[in-house]
Amino acid sequence: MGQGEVNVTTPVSGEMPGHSSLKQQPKKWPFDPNCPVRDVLDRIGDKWSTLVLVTLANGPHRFSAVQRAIPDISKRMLTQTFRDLERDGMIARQVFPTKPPSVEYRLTPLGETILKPLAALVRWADRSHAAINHARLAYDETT
Amino acid sequence: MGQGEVNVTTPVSGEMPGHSSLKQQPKKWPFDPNCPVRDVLDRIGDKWSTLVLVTLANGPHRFSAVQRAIPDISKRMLTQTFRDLERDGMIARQVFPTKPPSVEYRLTPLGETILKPLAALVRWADRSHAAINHARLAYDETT
DNA sequence: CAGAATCCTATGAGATACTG
DNA sequence: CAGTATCTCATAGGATTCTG
Repeated sequence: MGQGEVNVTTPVSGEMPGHSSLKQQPKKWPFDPNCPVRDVLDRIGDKWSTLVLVTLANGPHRFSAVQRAIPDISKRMLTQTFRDLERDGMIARQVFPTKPPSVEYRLTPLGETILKPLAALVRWADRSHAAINHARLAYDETT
Repeated sequence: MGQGEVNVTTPVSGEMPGHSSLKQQPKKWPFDPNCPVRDVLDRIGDKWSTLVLVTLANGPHRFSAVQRAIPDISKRMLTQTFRDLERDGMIARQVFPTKPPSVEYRLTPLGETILKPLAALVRWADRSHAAINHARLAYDETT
């Protein structure tokens, strides 16, 4: 998830524009590698974005405040996560030109819209982690 | 996300068991690195798990069927994703001892429970990808 | 067909030091 | 304080080959 650029794993090999596929996908959706949903999902899937988003759900935070809230993130990763989220329009950055500079990050309206689906997933994780741990133990025993 | 083992980034440095913290978290939850929710979220965050889960939501699939549904996954990664999901109790594996062996994967009851929160997120991604792309273009221009 | 075994590279991400 | 710049290492993950 570097600086940007595309993400195409498969160069969309075949599919000349000419025989525009009369019966291409009979049933559901075999996932297109450059499907926009996958593109977006990959982002929430990274190690830190969701943590940052949930932190900012409690209101604007300064750089160091977020770092305190997520103790094991490095400055390097926090900076990059902020940039990626800002690029995606999920958070906004505001600089206060004080003596030691101070920067505040806050959710944008778009960013706020992800909180509900995200919270649903967090609740699921919270309800399920016991069952998952149990399954893991059982699995590891039989192996 | 190798074979297992722990994932502790920070060794939970301080916090001797003795002064059991009278005022430890004044407000919300500064994220504990080995919080179970994070552990679970990290898994759904990997590149392939969610795709596999959503594929199996349409019913049991064989190995090669899933591979056709997700064209750009390698056998290596598909095998590993299957194993991780099985270990977590999200999917079940059933072997049919036919001449060329055939293996079917299906969601467990636990695995089914993640579909709703997951679908909510997919719907969010679907509704938002246009706004996100727009934000990215705007961002890249001013940079 | 459904994997297991190897090999190899791209990159995610920590640690550290420097700067306006 | 809020970053940027390097260096470095671990590992996610692709390509290829082999097997029951």
